[in-house]
Amino acid sequence: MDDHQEAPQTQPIPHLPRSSHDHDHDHQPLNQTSLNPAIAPNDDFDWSAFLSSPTSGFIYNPNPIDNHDHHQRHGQQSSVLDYDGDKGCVLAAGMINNGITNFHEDKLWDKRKEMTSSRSRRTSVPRFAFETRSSQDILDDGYRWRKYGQKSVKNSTYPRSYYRCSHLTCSVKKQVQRLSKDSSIVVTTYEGVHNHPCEKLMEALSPLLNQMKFLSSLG
DNA sequence: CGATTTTGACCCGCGC
DNA sequence: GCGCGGGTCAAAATCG
Repeated sequence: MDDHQEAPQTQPIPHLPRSSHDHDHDHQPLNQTSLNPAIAPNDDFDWSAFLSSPTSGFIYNPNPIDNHDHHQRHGQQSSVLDYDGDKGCVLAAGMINNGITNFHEDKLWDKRKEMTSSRSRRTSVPRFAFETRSSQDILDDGYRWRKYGQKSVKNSTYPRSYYRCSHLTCSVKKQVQRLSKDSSIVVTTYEGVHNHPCEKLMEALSPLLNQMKFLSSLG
């Protein structure tokens, strides 16, 4: 059973269940997982730039996957893209790893483009990918993810992992795959937009916000 | 002991 | 129609 084609346009039901308890399985409440200390924000991350400008340090997906040219244009210029507060889907690049991210473009994209457009064209889910040089497979982007599958990829020595956002009402998915050419590079593909705030980001920012609140109260 | 991962089965679209 | 490749399910295993 698949989720794509029978899924109703209205969220948050991500797919048609195979059985009655299937739906429950997908949305069961999940416990908080522990942080991976190795991929917490590190010294390389430019916090001052991050805080002074909302457009830096963030990656926001401006292009649905079925717009390949658009993607390419952005891909070759920079990893820093406009941050759209309305969409609310942001990723702190610096928090992911060392701030070095490159938009990924190879035939994987063409393949996905076809799949997305043909299978579920009525709901164009924003999807984007980027590369990160990291020894870690799991990159901490501030959200909690539940792994639901792993597949070996053709012409690749490394498998691809499938994750779903652990949040109850959120159906964002991501794929993680290590390049067979350069095993030090991890390709992460995000699909969808989070419909909830990033707890970890809020958590990290709250002391700072409190401090700012306090300072402004001094007049 | 509940949450998460693992892993083989299953589904589906596509090309031949 | 069939096989292949990619994506997902779900029971069992593992983890914390």
